Amino acid sequence: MKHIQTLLLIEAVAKAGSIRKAAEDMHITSSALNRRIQGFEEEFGAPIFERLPRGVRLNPAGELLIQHIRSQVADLERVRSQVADLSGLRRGHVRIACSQALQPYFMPAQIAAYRAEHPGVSFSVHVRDRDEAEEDLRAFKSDLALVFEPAHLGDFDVLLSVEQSVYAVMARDHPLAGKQKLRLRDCLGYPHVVPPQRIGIRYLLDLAVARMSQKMEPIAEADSFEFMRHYVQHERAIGFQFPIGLNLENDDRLVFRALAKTDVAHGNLTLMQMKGRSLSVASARFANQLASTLNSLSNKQDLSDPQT
Amino acid sequence: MKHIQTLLLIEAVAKAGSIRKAAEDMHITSSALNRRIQGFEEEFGAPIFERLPRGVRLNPAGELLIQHIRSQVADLERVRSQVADLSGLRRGHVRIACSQALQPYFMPAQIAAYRAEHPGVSFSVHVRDRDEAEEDLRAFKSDLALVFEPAHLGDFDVLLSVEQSVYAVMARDHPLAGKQKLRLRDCLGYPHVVPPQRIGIRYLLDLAVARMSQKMEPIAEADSFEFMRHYVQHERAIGFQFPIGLNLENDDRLVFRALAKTDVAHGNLTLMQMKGRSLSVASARFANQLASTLNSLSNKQDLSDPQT
DNA sequence: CCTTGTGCTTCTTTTTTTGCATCACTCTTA
DNA sequence: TAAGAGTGATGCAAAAAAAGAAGCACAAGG
Repeated sequence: MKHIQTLLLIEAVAKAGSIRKAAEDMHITSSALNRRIQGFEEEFGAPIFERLPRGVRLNPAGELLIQHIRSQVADLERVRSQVADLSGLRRGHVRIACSQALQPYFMPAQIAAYRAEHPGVSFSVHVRDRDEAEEDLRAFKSDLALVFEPAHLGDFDVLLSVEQSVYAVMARDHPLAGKQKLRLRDCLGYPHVVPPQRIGIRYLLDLAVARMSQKMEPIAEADSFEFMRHYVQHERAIGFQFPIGLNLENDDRLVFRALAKTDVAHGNLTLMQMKGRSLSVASARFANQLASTLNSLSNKQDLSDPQT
Repeated sequence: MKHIQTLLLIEAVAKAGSIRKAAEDMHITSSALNRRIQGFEEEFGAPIFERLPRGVRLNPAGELLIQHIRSQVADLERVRSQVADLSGLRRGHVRIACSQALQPYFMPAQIAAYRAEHPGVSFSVHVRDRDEAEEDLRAFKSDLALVFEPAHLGDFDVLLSVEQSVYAVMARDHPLAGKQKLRLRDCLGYPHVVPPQRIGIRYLLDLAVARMSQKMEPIAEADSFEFMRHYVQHERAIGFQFPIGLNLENDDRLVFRALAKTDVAHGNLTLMQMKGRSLSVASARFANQLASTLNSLSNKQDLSDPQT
């Protein structure tokens, strides 16, 4: 798209922090790029970058403009997707930012199911904690975000939000594996592995522990659930995870026990998009599929989980 | 703005219905314009216009695209307004579509009040009935719309909605001028002047009459409230208007009487914008001013009008 | 005090766009 | 039925715009 080339160049400069670096990235000479930016600033009526001794940086006006640019590029992509859709071919690309917990089971299954019906649609999956996911939406780097306990809901449209209780994860031979009803204080009596603070489940655990006399004393803090899953098989430790990230029925090495809502608040798994933005056909349909899957998942849990 | 030149040309062609006519409007030759469009269609990946023997017309893909173009142009204008705003100068332009009833008193007073504080802001006021106003918003020809009884709220964001009762308008020497409490059936017993069906107040009257045994038999149907105001001074006829279009306290020739809500439903005066669109600084502030004025107006009425 | 990296400028070359004339076609009208 | 007036498309040469190459001035860091 030629008419948007200058805008993309501006974005590249903003990202590189230097005209010369951006020129190299975009495979043109710095003099050409420099002139385009000067030309744009002139017809725009205001400078976009502040010139520093070591390069350039967006000024406030530039920040406003870059937001416009990203939104326009994304919207043009939406139009092209809709056009492709009405001409018959179900093509498109979906970019989704989602929590780590969804990587092993949920997202692969969902994407496979969607692609079974629409083979022309491709996906980008970005593993992001809740803050990063929101940042991705704001910068139009993702179309959708599916994360636990999002922080700043104001800037986004919430397409769906379902509750997930926190589960304790342990080896089959763990002393607590026999107990059907598990309390958080029982878990904290054993060595435990928790994620860092930016992860949603840790946020819920911190809230819960703050009301208790016991303290959290993790033997390991890891931002990989994969690490946690494997670690609890070495030492008799306890980890924590949402059920959507677990193979609840068919795991032959681990045992999972839900913690009561009275002990640890449920997590809100939330599907969001940038406020007011129109999604491409593929993204909108995929969002619908996610929503209906999560809804029926949530209903099933309610039935089988009388604690809720 | 050079980078949207092609987009503006496309819009011009869509409007003119012919490449040659549009070329003349935009002061270029038809061959140049023709090739720009062909070039755009090629990189866009699909035709935008269908070629007819007498010219061109947007195809469905083109309709999608033109909507994107208009939104992009409007959004760029918003960015420039915000940039102008943060660089100190309070400049800008506000385009508002509004009902005829607001022309004599309300809008002039509001705009004057706003310009007293922000002299750099200019205005375009478009008199539109409710359907036309919505069309203006959709085509990004107006930033705001303030109309009675809008029809399709789905596509718009409602910033505010206040009720206005319907008033009967008559000369001071009209037989009904003495009655404090006026019923609709009394009015219909006298010659009456009503607006055509596309006007909100007529819609309310039609609804009311449909529940009655009496029928509406207007001696004149006029789309100008100005006509109505003057006509009722010639013959002893009755007109109808919302109070916001009347000089309730200081009119020495006419008498106004509110009709009870039980007779005629109140009209909803609604301030709207295009769904999800960000307004320019000037438009957003003016919308805020309108909202607060209308709110206090509505509260005042509630106090003085126990029928509500 | 030199080196390195920056944005910017000038001059020349290359690429893109435009204008003109013309073609092929359709519908209207005499 | 034939002429005329409208349409979009196209080939070619001229004009305009953009890009490339080289170098300048400036500031920071060793």
